[in-house]
Amino acid sequence: MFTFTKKTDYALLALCFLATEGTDRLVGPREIAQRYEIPAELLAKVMQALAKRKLMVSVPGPTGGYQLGREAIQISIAEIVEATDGPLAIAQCWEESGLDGCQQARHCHLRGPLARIQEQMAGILRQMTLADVLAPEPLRGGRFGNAVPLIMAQK
Amino acid sequence: MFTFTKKTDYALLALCFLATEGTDRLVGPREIAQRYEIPAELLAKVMQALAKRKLMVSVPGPTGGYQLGREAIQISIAEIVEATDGPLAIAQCWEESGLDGCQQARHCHLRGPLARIQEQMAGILRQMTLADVLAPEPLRGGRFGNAVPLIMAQK
DNA sequence: CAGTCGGCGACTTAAAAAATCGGGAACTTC
DNA sequence: GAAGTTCCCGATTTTTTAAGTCGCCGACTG
Repeated sequence: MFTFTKKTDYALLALCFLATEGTDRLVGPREIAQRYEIPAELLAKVMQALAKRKLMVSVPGPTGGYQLGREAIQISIAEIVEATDGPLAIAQCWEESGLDGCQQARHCHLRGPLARIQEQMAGILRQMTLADVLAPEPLRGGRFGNAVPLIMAQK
Repeated sequence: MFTFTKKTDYALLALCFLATEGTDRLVGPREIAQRYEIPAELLAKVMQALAKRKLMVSVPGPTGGYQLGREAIQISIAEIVEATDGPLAIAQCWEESGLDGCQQARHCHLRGPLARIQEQMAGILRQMTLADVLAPEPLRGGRFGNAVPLIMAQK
């Protein structure tokens, strides 16, 4: 529940790789894939999607590869998620199909509050950047900090 | 991406129903199910799970039914999610299997930052309660408020 | 004591994610 | 300028997970 998809994981992995080892050279998907033991074809597609959104820049040809598109601090996690998994949307109600998703029934008192929750979550992803992921330490530990323990319910 | 499961939707629906119409009587799953046109058996299971966590109390027998277990303001969304979908855990890395989830590789610079993100999300769910869902208005609109528009990327 | 409903587990079905495959275009090097 | 490597993109298959169903047991009511 509420975990990232593997595509997003791969994207974060690749972006971090470029940020640390790809500052002065071009890096291809193949290299990253075998470093982390993940399927190369899938990673390639993910990186293409990231390039499309300008989070990376691609250089074709035999000596080609990828480079970071902007500075890490200007790449939000939300952008990464949207690049890999589409718009970070929200309760299945109002996605185009206004009819069959959430039929006539359910006089939704839920939609408003649910939207608020998801908007807050989106906000977190939007204000956290790749730079935060790269940093070993809190960096912007405010708000909830690290002090709040997880409610780890027994399985 | 980042939507609740239907089980959680059903749970919220049922809890709201109990909070509004079940204050002075017992309500069974059947009634709620046909009101919202959702599968009764599944809703029954969800409500059983909620009762197990004391979010509802159940009274068996022909005239039995359910009632809210506590006041709405003391039921956090996090509890509801955990009741229906298990612990709101976090990147698939460290769930018991320490080995095959995230093999030797991936010298995870990711784990820490990811945990921080998900901890913030869990925090939101933990501090938001059923009362907030019932309220028609913001009630605690701070932080991100309703003013921040969604980045609705084109499909 | 018979009927009804909550409680619980196992099973089946449906949807979504993950991974794979194959063809086409661009650039570099020989 | 031809060959080869790499990026690019669509469609397809496999796997995983959520969603929904079924059947039995036990408790309470009338």
